Amino acid sequence: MAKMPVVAAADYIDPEFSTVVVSWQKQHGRHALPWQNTRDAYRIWLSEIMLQQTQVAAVIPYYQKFLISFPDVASLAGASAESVMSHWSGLGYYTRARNLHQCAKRVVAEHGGVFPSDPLLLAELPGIGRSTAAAISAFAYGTRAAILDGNVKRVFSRVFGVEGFPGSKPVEDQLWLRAEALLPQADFDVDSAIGSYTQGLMDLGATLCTRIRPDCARCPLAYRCVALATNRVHLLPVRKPKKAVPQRQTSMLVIVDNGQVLLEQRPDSGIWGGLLSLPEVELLAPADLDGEGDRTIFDQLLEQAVSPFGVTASCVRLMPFSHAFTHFKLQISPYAVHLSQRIERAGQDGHVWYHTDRLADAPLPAPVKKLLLGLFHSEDLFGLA
DNA sequence: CAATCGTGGTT
DNA sequence: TAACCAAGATT
Repeated sequence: MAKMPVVAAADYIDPEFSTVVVSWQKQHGRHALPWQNTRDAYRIWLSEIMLQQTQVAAVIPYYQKFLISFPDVASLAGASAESVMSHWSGLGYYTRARNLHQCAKRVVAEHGGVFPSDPLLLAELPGIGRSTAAAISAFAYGTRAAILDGNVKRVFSRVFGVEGFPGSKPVEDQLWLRAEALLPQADFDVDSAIGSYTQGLMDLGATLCTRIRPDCARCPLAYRCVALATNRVHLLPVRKPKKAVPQRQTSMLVIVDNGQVLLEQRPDSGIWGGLLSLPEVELLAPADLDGEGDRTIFDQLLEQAVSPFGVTASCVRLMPFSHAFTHFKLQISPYAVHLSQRIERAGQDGHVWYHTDRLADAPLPAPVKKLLLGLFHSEDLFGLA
């Protein structure tokens, strides 16, 4: 087994690298994204959180809506959790939304409403890791700090011919060393260079050094790209080792009564954490429902789920559909239940009757919102309205 | 530290 | 259709 070469950050110092990136960014990089051309740390922070594991095109409308409702950190800190979750509904990774809200509150309470400029302080706030802290600090305050996101990992892996999966601990450690060493030199005019450098790395990864079909002909680093020189651009970065995605199954109840639908608060941890969703029942596979003997079991489970909220008048099986997550696939079998009588509950144990004409603004998972809007806003296909 | 946590676009 | 994954953080 060959020993890992002992490498210090100093060994990676290479002033030409940042010079090339900065120059290219100023000429050919992106300059009109909604969160650019500002040094408002709040806006930069908001965009960086939204952009975690999420593509630019998906973020833009959410970013715009957020800014209208929450123009500054104080307004976000003062908002209700439900309002924040509603605004985030559909963007995914909902822990980000709850951390965002918590972070806003802490910036107001602990930092006088001003985001710290020190990346180490930023990284202590919820939802802000090492890379995001560096990005915020660089863009908002001109701090010399290194990012290491998916774009940078891809660019570095190719330019330097880095072998090994970039998500693994040893490879990522090595990439962090490079990221620190390749920053514009401290004696440079860092404040003016670090923003272009950081944005340049992101722009290279997003517009030229893409995962597939990279445009090496236009790349300013092509002259020194190890992957290109050795014809391994398509092989780097090394793919994540794949594994089979498990299949899960659930049934959702669309319990409707008097123009309202029953929704259930999900726990903060786990999938769709902190959102409202439909009550779920462990039911039989849809195919099983055609069997005679299963009818009783079905009715029992249905009654058990519905009875706390009312008396079932009818139950109709809706079209089952599938929803794919990153790490598993979920088969959803929805049922529409009408009540002949509703049982009002004072305690409200995490359940709420939601007006069907307000569902568009509800904090729901994307597939659930799609299902419900399809039911209640498309010519009343199921007689539910 | 490997697993967890969404969604929509692309191939 | 199924596979892949994008401006990562958290546990």
